[in-house]
Amino acid sequence: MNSKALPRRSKLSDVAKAAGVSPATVSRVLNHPDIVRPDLQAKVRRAIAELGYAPDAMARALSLGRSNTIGAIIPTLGMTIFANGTVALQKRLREYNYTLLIANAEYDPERELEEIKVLLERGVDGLVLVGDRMSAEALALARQYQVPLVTTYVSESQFSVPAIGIDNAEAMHQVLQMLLDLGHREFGVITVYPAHNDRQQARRQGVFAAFEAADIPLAAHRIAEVPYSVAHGRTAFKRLITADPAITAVICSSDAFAIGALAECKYLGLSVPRDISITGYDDVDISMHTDPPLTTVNVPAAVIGRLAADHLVATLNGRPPPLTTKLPAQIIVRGSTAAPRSARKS
Amino acid sequence: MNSKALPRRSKLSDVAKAAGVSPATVSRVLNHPDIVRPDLQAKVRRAIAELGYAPDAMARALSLGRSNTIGAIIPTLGMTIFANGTVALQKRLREYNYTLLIANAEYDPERELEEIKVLLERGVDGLVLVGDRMSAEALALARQYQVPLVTTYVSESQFSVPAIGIDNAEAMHQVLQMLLDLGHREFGVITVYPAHNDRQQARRQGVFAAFEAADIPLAAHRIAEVPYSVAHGRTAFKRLITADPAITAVICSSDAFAIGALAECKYLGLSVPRDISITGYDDVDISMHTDPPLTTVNVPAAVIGRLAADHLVATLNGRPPPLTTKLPAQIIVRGSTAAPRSARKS
DNA sequence: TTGTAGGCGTTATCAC
DNA sequence: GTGATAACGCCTACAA
Repeated sequence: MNSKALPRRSKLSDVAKAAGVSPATVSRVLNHPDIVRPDLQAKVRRAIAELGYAPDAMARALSLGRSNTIGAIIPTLGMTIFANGTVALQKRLREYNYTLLIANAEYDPERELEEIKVLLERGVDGLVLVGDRMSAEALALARQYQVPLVTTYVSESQFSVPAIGIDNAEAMHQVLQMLLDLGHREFGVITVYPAHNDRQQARRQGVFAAFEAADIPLAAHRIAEVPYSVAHGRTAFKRLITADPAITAVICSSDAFAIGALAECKYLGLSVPRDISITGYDDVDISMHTDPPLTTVNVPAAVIGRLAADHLVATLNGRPPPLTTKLPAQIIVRGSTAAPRSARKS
Repeated sequence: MNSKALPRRSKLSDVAKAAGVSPATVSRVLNHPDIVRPDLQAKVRRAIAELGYAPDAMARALSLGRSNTIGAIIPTLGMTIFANGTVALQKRLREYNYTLLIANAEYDPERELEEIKVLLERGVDGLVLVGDRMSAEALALARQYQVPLVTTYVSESQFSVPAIGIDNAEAMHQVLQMLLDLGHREFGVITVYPAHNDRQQARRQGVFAAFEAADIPLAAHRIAEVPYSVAHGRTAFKRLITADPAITAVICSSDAFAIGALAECKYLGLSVPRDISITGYDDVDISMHTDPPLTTVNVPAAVIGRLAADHLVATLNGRPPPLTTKLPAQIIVRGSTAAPRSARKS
């Protein structure tokens, strides 16, 4: 196949020839330097440098049966939280000498399965998923390939897949409790349209569970479920507040919604937090610079990413860590929440 | 628990055995279906389905000498503009039956080179870079591996690497011209601290060139160069406006800076655009929801991603496209710019 | 300690 | 049209 005589990429045997040793020795210099004589080693390394040799990772993987590669399927790259988590994941994997392959599913389960398939065929040694809604088919595939899995950003998964994440429900409970403590009783909720998004789903269920526990009724018209975007958050807020002006606090399942709500408040002439309190979820970097700064929930994405790397590598080394790791979520109280007017008046 | 031994991942020869044909035939069914008898084909496909066979991409790549894989090195995943471009790139590559491997360099040239190396060793068929500052070493590597390159988000590159992007300088020129037309004469500029970021560098040089062309002096104390972040934009703005209250318009080389500036305006009690005009660059999704909505420059990231895919695939098929593609940048005029007070008064 | 040889799973080049 | 066979580049028993 190599019909052309262009400066061919040099391979291990070329190095061997140049150094006057056997291919096996070169391989050993690369993989088990401790068992080869120093002088030979020097010769080999010189030859490697001169030829600019770099091993063919695919051939290596084929021979070894593993690729030192981990795949991650991210729902979207457009969210800083996933971006941060992915960065941390990659950084840590690099420390373990693993390479991260990132695939993007665009919140489409079909594409997610497709990406998993591709990653598996490409020989990843492990897979990082996001959320709880993995398809049975994906699990079957992973089992067939005997590839360890870990899912992130949720603290429990249906199919007993190891999970690393925060307890969304608990976080939502804290948010509600804080608002209750401030004196709020009339709430609105903006969550994402549930399709294919279980983290948001968990947050949503978390709010409802929290409301139930607190014995606060939550009428249907006080719930808005819309696609994820600032613009949708804005229109949802308008709908909510128009339908029921009695609402004094709006809980959003993401900062994007909250930022949209803030924008609409400004437009409607509502003062935050004087007329209404608003909470977000994610603590994206602009949230501290909104007007007013947003009260929100911080998700330790970097920690999650790092732990996911630790988990997978440990598993691959035969030291399986605990099945689930639940991280504490932290409420960041800023300027978008305060006691409701009624409470202040009385 | 493990009552049943895990079924070994079946390979091509297993399928062959099950179907009662030779491995070669199975391979042909997969790659050249048109030259194998229909009945045999049916038998083979059935066996494939029954065994749940999936080809080993690495073995395939080793044999073929190419992997149908493209690598992209992104400076950071935390910017929506790159996220969008990457998504578009991946989508288009998928149409061509290529897989995208994403690596993240965190704006660190050393890590960038490292990632390029890893990607190359893993056998990518092509590489997508971002910006103009590729290291000579990276280029040498790519040449050695004989892997085509394309760089994005800049419209020209120093080393005659094919480039697909917008003309940052021209865009900045347009921004300045628009402000001049509104009557502004006293400008401030916030750009990123130049290290390792040539796109911002191009924008920066673009402003200065534009100022020169317009014969407007720009004193040193009216220029702030800070690391990329909303917070730095905010402090930079404060420094600028404190040092020289005569400034009527501040040009920011990114929306992040502009959003920070907006926040500081609010804090200082400055009204935008009445007291001061502010422009951004990127048109991130929140920019239309700031108060006031931000006048900014839209970078067609999705188009860039798509074209990068087209370019690489065409090159790999022996049809090299034009060396550089220059896309028009579009100024999005929103509420953060208006005529300066002085102009209105007179 | 170093070299030889066989195999990892797939594809392409030959004969048949 | 189909089946053996030799690569592809590397690693690791095993032998020396």
